[in-house]
This record gives sequence, structure tokens and C-alpha cells, in this order.
Amino acid sequence: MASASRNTRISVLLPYKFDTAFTYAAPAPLPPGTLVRVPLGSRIVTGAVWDEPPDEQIAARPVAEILDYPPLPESLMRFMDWVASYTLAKRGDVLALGLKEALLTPPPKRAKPFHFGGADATRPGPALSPAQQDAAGQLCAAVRDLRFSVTLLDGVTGSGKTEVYLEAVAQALRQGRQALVLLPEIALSVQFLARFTARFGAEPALWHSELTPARRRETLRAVAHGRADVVIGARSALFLPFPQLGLVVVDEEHENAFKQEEGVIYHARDMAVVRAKLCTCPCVLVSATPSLETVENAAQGRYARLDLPARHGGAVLPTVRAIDLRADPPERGQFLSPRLLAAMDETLARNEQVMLFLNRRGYAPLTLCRQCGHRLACPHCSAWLVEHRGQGRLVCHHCGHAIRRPSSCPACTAEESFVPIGPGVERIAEEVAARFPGTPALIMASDAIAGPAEAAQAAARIESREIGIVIGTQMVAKGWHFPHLTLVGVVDADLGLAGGDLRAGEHTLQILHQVAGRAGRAEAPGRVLLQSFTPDHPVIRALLSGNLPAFMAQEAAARRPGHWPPFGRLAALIVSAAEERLADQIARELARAAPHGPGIAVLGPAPAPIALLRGKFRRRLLLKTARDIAVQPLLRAWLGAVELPRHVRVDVDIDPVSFM
DNA sequence: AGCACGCCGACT
DNA sequence: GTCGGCGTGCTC
Repeated sequence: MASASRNTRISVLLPYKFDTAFTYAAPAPLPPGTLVRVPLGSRIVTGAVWDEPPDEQIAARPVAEILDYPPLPESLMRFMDWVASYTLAKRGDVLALGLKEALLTPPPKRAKPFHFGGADATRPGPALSPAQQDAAGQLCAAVRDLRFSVTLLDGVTGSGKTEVYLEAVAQALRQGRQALVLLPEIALSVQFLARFTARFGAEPALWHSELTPARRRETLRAVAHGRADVVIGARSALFLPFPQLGLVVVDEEHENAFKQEEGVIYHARDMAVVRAKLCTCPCVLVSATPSLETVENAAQGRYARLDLPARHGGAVLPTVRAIDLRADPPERGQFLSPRLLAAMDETLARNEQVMLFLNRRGYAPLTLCRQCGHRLACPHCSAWLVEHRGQGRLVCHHCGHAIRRPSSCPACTAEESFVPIGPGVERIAEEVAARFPGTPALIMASDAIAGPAEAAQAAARIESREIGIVIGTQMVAKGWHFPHLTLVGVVDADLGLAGGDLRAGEHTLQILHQVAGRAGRAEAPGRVLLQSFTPDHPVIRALLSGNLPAFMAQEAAARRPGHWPPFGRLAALIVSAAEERLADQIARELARAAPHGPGIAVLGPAPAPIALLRGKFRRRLLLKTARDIAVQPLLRAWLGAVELPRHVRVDVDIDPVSFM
């Protein structure tokens, strides 16, 4: 009957800060995942029909429009529910991750044709070594299986991991399925795209934050219709509506960039595994320096494991040596030791290139008054202001607060009394310019290289050998292939080892190993020099010996007894308030209401490492549980037990990576 | 996301 | 004395 059909109620999830779906009236039942335009307050917004019972009591407004769009696949809806439940995020916020931009603007009447797609999976791949062939064969078999599985592909830098997993991508395409390759900081992997295009004769679809809204909408549509068969994307590509996903690859799986730290806080590597599981397809985790989490999952047999032990094409691994800065110090006021300078001379004389690595932007991390010792600090954060000499400014790297370089000390009024303490890449560039005046140098840091176009331009200047010396932050660590680069100098190998971070050693090892891998990737052998005050530190020793698994085994042995990840679970609560007293009070109340029981421990409250951030005082509690305990129900009960006054926030970070 | 409502600083 | 800052709450 007509009156009955007018009264059909449906649940619609809206891509905003709502955890529950809203109930609307529809002319007829709509398939789950259907995109609809519905009234919300005074506006019409886009949402997705969710397959759960509607509210029968509430006054339901009618659906305004049913969009001509493929419904969201069920696997994606279940994935979004799962992510929200796991991270304690609002479901609407998770829906927004994949669809917001496309939804908020209605699709154009005539969509431009999608230029991508058309990857040719029948093209012969490159010649593979026997080890590569073997690994590729196993990955292809996993794709053919049409089952969920996780495989760690562990290979030294330069071993040809990419070629191996691209064979698995080709296999997925041959079966008529789609493939997703997640990369950290997609914008900068210009060289990666060239390799992909060479393999398939077509460009992949791209998904990252710098896409224009029009391109984003069109890519989303192409994915939803199955016209985009391969997507190379940053972490949010996980939330695209693939109807036929047959393979998920996470390249550089150990990278911290996969951890989303704002809004919905999630680790894209872990979510990729879940995405694959819900799509019943294989997931491949790729790294030369896999995370302890993944290594342990492989050791326990939860993940399969494939190793590529040798560099491809005859290139040999670089030799790694430490320079003990206690015995071989740089000249006063300088940061490059005589041994490193001599090696740079030799390298440049052979017309080869040098990379200097220092994971610190700007000129100097600390500026102090030599009269009174006053240090220039951020008024909104517990952090020093970092001098950026090129801009004549000092900048807070946490909140962006910036000041002109003061000519007199604000504390003692002494004139021109400020001295820079310690080096950033700009200061190293200054030293290089003075020491190698005839050699063009280039700084590669996120503030010097703004986007993909500039990165491509920088890469071209290095490839053409216009540049002799590259000075870079972590931006230079991954993915680049510069055949004439044969010397990598690490200015401060100890940086990152200090501090209380659980994974400080592991992360330092990973990034320095990656940087080292930039040296000698073609015929000419490479070498790496690590400047260190602690050359006996286990991380430095692991880099010198090349025995990374031994270090990881030590790391595992250190974490296992205390049930630290991956041998236990961790969740962080961050209490923040503009009033320090209030932050303290709520943190203490939370501590009193903390869950307890066997296998459950609560650490804190303690001031967060950045106790003042953007004008908010922060206190931190850490929930640590045994691996077989789910932290989410504990957290829900815990947070429900403490009433939050106004002006106080509590943020939850499941599986925290950064301890800021 | 918007839009309304509601309490604290610099001004016509 | 008001204008307006944005923190908070609400939208089926």
C-alpha cells in the first residue's frame, strides 16, 4: 500500500561527528550502502544507508534524493564499523575519512572520463632473480587463493621488493580484482610511480591529501565503478569503496607515517590487515626493516614470511662505519668531523654524490642568550623555538607560533646576545657551503620542498648530477634511487635514541638503515659514515654489523617480560585543559576510577612529554594489558565512570606510537 | 559540518 | 554599557 511505503524507515549514517545513524522516511526500502541526500537542520547533506534497525519512535524527515552512485560495498561498511569500534571514534567520522569530499559536493552532471585504469597485467614483467621469482610466485598463489592471509615481505634495501609485489598486483588484475598499494607520504614518491607505469604501461589511480576536489571525486567514482583497478594511496585510501578488492599491499610497513595522529586515530598498517580480512583477500606487508609487531606476528606463525636477502642486479650493500665523535670531533662550532669531510672530498673528486642526513629542520633547535642563559621558548607549548634563518624567524614546530629574530634578549635586554645551539639542516648547509664552495648543495626538508612537483624537481636535479651534496631530513630516507650517490653521512646518529619512547631504538634503527640504503644502489659501491658519541650503543652496533634481526631479538627480549607491545596492548588517555589545575584534577580522578584486574595496569597520570601544547596543559595515563584482553570495553567503562567538566578533553589513542 | 546559544575581553 | 571571541550542544 502507498501509505505503508511512504512510511518505510531507514537508517542513514552521516559523515560528521555522530556515532549513531539517523532515521529517515523513504518511499521504499533502500539497499544498504546507498548514498542519499537527507535534511539535517536547515541543510541537505549526503549520507549512506546503514544496515541497522531504524528508530521507530523518532519523528523521521523524508529522504530528499537518492544518488545515482554504486552503494558502498558491505565489506567497507563493516570495515568502517570495525575501525570506529576499535579506535573509539565516532562512526560518522570514520565514514567521512573516505567519502567526505566527494559527498559534500554533489557529483557533476557530466563526469570527465577517468584517464587512469587500463593497466595491462599481461605485459611481461622485468626479469626477476630466482629469489624474487620464488617470492613473487608465493604472493601470486596467495592472490589466486581468494582467501585472507598476511605475508611479510622482508628484503634489504635494493633487493627489488617492489617488482615482487607488483607481480602480485598483476595477478589480482588478471583475476578481475582491484589492488590497493599503501605508501607513506605518497606525494613524494614520484620515482615509484615511474616504476609502476613502466610495469603496467598505465598510470595507477592516486589517492592522497593534495588531490584537487574534482580529481578526488572522479577517482572515488572510478574506484566505486571498478574502473580504477589499481590505487596507490596514502592511509586514507583504505576507506575507498572498492567493490572487488583482491590485494592490499602496505609498502614501508614500519613507517610511523601510517599512524594517523589527529581526528580518527588509527594505524593504517593494522587497519589494512583488517580491510583485507573483511574483503577475504591477501595483505602483504613490505619493509627492509619490519616493525617488531610484524616480525613477532610472523614468528608466531600468524603471518607468512618471505625474505629477499640480496641486492638485485649485482649491487652490493654499502659498508657502514662509525665515527666516534669523542675521538674524532669536528672543529669548534662545526658539525662535520675531519673523517667525514675527507670522505666527502674523495667522493666528490670521483664525481659521485654525497647525502648528509640530519633529522632536524631549520638552522638550530635551540637559541639562548649568552649573557643570562635565557632560552627562546614557545609561549603556547613546552618546546624551544627553532631558528629558520632563511626566513629570519624562530618557529615552534608544534603549533606554528613564529617570531622575528629578536635583536635584544627579552630577559636581560642584552643586545645581539643570542647564540644558536646545535645544528639543523640549514646550519649543515652553511657549513657545507663554506667547506665545499664549488659544489652545489640542496636541502631536502618538508619546509623547503612543499609538494610533489617540487620533490620531482629536486629529484631531477639530483639525478642529472647538477647537485653534488644533498642535505636532508627524514624526507630523504625512503624510496629514492640515485645511482651516483655513493656516500651517506649521518650527522647525528644518536639523535632519537634519547627520551623515554618505547620504540626509540627501533625507530632510529629503521630510519638510519633506510638512509644508509640510499648509498651505492648501482654499480659503484656505497659507504655510510655514522657520527656518534655512543658508537657502542646496540642500535649503532646493529647498523655496523648489519645484523638487524639480532637487534630485534634483543628488543623483543626487553619488551616481553613487561608485556610491552607487541607482547601486550597499550592505550593512552590524554587529558587536556587550558587550566593546569583542572587537567591535574581530572587526570587524578581518572586514575582513581582506573580499571584493575589480572593482566591490567594503569601508568600515570604524568605530564605528557609536551606538557603544554597549543595553550593546553596535558596529562597522560597509559593503560597496559595482556595481549588477550580487549582494551576498548575497559576504556568505555572507564571513561563512562568519570564525569568531565566543561573545558576539559580526554583523547584516546589506541596502540600509541608517538609518546608526545 | 553548520548553526544557535552562552559566557568573558576591547571598544563605538 | 555592547560587539564578538569560540567552546559546547544539537541536528533524525
